[in-house]
Amino acid sequence: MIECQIEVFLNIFTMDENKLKILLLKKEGSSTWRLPSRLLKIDESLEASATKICNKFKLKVDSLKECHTFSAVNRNKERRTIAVSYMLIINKYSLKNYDFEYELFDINSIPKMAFDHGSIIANAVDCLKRELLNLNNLKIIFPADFTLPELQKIYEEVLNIDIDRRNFRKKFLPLVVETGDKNELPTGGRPAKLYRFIDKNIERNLFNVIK
Amino acid sequence: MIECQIEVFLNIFTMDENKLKILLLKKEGSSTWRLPSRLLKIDESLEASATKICNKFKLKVDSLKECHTFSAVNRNKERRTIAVSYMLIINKYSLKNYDFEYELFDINSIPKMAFDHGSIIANAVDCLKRELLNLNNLKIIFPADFTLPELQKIYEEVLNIDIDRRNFRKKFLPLVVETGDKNELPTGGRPAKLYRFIDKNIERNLFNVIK
DNA sequence: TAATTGTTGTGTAATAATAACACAAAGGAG
DNA sequence: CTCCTTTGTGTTATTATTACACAACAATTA
Repeated sequence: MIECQIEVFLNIFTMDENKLKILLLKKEGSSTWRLPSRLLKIDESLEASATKICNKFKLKVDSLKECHTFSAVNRNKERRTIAVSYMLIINKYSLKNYDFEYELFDINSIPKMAFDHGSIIANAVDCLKRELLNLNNLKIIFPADFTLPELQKIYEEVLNIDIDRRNFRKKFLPLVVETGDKNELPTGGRPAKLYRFIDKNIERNLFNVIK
Repeated sequence: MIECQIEVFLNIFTMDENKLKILLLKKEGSSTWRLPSRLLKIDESLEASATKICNKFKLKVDSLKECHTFSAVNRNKERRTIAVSYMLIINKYSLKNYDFEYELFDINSIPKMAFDHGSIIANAVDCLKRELLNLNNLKIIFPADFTLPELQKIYEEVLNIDIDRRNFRKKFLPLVVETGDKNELPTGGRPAKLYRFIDKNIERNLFNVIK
């Protein structure tokens, strides 16, 4: 039986300008950024608490997933504080304006963070990369009207490899359908066709298993 | 700031009689089984607490891994209790005799469990299956002197598929070396050769990624 | 309006991985 | 010595992956 506080952290990931980014907040007058968070109340579960953060930002909780629990004795000098970290994958058009300072940061360029938030993010980014290889999570980031080059860039970033454009298309074309439209935003070259994922659940893994 | 107790649960997995099993305990006079557990102390981290359970059983902590945090408000009627669950993969020869009732149960035949331990196990079994596809964890279960049929059975159980013996061997023979001995334990047929994994870290994934 | 620049879209052939398949060899039990 | 059970082995067909070059499209510039 111990007296402690339990923090819930939310790592909110999205695509922005063809990069994987995370939403961070800054308190007025502070020089460091921090993760959206909340203290667990006695009458709510961790998932309920994380959901309340999502609600505050008006974000769908579909992809909410626990990442890790941080419990180093001295992570808060003032009182014993245990942190449970969650990740949320949202699509690129969900972000609204808020009445506090926030910014999307490239996951490869995280700024100076308060307390141990930096290591919480590092852990969540690892979770994210595992989750993104699951097509169902990719569908959250790309609900509709994505281009194949955008999709390819995600795979290249997550797997940290270069992928041949023709081979990538060969693999993904059976999983998507053209919407008929083209990318309106100029990319400095030929505009890309827009796609959405086909409806049926794609059981076929992008990884091949021995049989 | 809440007053609560934090439980640490340990899901200890091993191979026994060619099956994946979990170590469960039973209190004297109780009709239900339970997971090895411990209450978090104010001056220890969750990992340290889980490690203390391992020490009690004289088990190596190499494979200790957090699975999930359980926080339903009513999971303990008497006081707010949050549970953090860990898994540990050990090799089949590690178990010693203890002064309390314990037993290895097939992960597909879990007995009636105390409280919500059943769902904690279900969650940990999912974690286990993901982890076992990582060769480094298989090496913990099979530190040496395993047979290829044993190894194949693990894959068949985890992936829930039947694998052709010849195709399996084709894939795994490059990753192992014969020890020169044969399985002493009779299996009712031709005794299998014993193998150990080759020393070098096997980076090559058993799953193929697009390039 | 023609040329330039940057990005997207497309097919084929070589190589590698996977899947499907049957019979002989080793040991134990009777 | 025969029967039973399990292990060990090779080849071929199929499928997936890799490597590779040029034309099409739109915006910008000359």
